[in-house]
Amino acid sequence: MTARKPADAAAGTQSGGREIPEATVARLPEYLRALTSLAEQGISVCSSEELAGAVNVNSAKLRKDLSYLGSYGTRGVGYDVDYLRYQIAREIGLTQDWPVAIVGIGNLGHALANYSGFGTRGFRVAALLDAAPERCEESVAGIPVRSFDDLDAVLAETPVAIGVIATPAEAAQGVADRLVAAGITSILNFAPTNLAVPAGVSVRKVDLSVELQILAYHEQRRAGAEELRGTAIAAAGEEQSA
Amino acid sequence: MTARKPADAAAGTQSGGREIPEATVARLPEYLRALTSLAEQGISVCSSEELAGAVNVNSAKLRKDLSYLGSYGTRGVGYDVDYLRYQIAREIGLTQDWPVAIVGIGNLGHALANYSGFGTRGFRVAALLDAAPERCEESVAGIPVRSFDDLDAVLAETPVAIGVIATPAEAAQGVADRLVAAGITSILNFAPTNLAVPAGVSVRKVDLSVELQILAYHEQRRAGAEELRGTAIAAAGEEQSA
DNA sequence: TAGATTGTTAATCGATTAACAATC
DNA sequence: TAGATTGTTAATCGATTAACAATC
Repeated sequence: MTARKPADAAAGTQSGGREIPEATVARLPEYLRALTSLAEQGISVCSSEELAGAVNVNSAKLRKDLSYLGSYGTRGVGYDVDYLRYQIAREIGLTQDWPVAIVGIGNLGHALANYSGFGTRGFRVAALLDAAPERCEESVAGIPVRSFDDLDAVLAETPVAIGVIATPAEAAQGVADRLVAAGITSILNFAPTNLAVPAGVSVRKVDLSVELQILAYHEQRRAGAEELRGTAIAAAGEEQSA
Repeated sequence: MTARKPADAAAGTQSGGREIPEATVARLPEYLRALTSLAEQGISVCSSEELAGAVNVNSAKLRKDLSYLGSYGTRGVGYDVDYLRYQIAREIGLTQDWPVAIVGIGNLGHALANYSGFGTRGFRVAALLDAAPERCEESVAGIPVRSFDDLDAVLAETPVAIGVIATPAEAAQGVADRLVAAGITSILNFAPTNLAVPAGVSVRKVDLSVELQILAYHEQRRAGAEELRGTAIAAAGEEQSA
C-alpha cells in the first residue's frame, strides 16, 4: 500500500474512507434486502454462497463486494446475518433517516407519497410540493401539499436530503435548478429528461419508457431469431459453403 | 471477419444480425429521445458531438454505439436526424406497437395506466389485471380492470408482449410464474423482489428504494468528506510523516 | 483542394470471476 | 487435525475513450 494522506488516515475504520466501486454500491441494497429476508426467516448465519444465491449473483462477486466494506465474515463459518446487515446499513447510511421531498403530485407523485416501502428502511416523506397545489388534494398520505414557490420556506421548516422529481418532462430541469439552488445535492428523477446539474450533485434517473424499450429490443430480437431459424433451415440446402 | 454461418448471412442488413452490447442497447432509447427533440426543434442534421452533448455522453462512445447499427452518418457532415431516428427506432423495434399488460392496479399500477408517455412511442396499455378487481375502479384510463385469474382468457382476447408487475413484493413471483406460463417473455418488475424466471425470459427491474439507497450512500459520503476536511486540517499539525 | 466529421482501431479502465492461500 | 469458507490475487472480459485514417 502507498503512503496515506491525512484524510485517508483519519477515515480509518469508520465510514468515509475506502472508495467503493459504483457497481458494488448498486448491489449493497440488494444484499441488505436479502439479509433482512433471511433474518425474518430466523436464519442467523449464512455463507457467501447462500447469500449470493438469494440475490442471484456469483459468490465471488459477493465476497469481493463485501471486502470493500471490511472483513465481516468468519472463515470456515460464514457471515452473521444481523451483524452484516448492520454493517451494510451503516455503510449506505441507513442508520439515519433520510427526509425526502416529492415534487409533482400527479398520478406518480401520489403513488410515491403513498408508497409504504418508503418508510420501511431509512426514508421518510418529509414534504410534498406541486406547482399548482390548489389542483391537488390538500394532503396526501397525511402530508400537506405545498406550493413549489414556497420551496425555501418549506425547506426552512423541514430539512430535506433527497428531492424526487415526478413532474412532467418540461418542468423537470427548472425544478432541478431550484432544488439545487436551495442546497439539495441528491435528486431522483422520474421525468424523461437528462438533467444538467453542477458537479457535486448526484442524480439518479428512473425511466419507464427506457426500460420498456430495452425489453422491446430483446423481445424483437427473439422474434427475429425464431424467424431466422426457419429461414436458415430453408436456406441450408441451397447454401453449401459456410 | 470470420466466415458467417447461414443464420448470420440471412440476418443481413435487416434487424436480427449483429450482437449489440447491453450498455449500448440501454443508451439507444436516450439517443432516440434526443433525436426526437432535435427534430421538434426543426434541426435536420447533427454531428456526433452535438447529439452526444444532448445526451451527456462522450462523442466517441456515441459513434461507437451507432456503428453497431450500421453506417448511417456522412463523413464531414454528420447524421440526418430523421433518418437516424428511424434506424434506431427500427433497431429497438419501435416501428411496431407493443401491447403491455399491467398487473396490480394499486397506486402505482393506477399511475402507470394513466402514464401518457406510455403511448407516446411504441407502447400501448392493452390490459389491466388485479387479483381483486372488485376492489379497484371498474376501469382505469378507459381500460377495464380484469381478474388476474382470467389471465389466459384475457391474453386470448388481447395479445400482450410485455407484462408489468406492480403488485406487492409477496405476490410478484407468483404473478411472474403465471405470466411466463402464459407465454410472456418480457417482464418489467416494480416490486422489490428478484424474480426467478427461466432462460429466454427478459426481466428488468425498477426499484425506488434501491435508487434512494444509492443516493443516500453518496449523500452520506459527501457529508463525511466535509467533516473529514475539518479533521484533516486539525490533524495536520500532529501528523508529520505521510 | 481544404475543412469537417465519421467509423474504427488500439489503449485504457473498470468489473467479473475462477482459483486458492489464509484461517476459522 | 480435517473440513469449510472467507478474503484476495490474478486472469479475463466488456465498456470507455483518445486518436486517426477514411472520406464526404
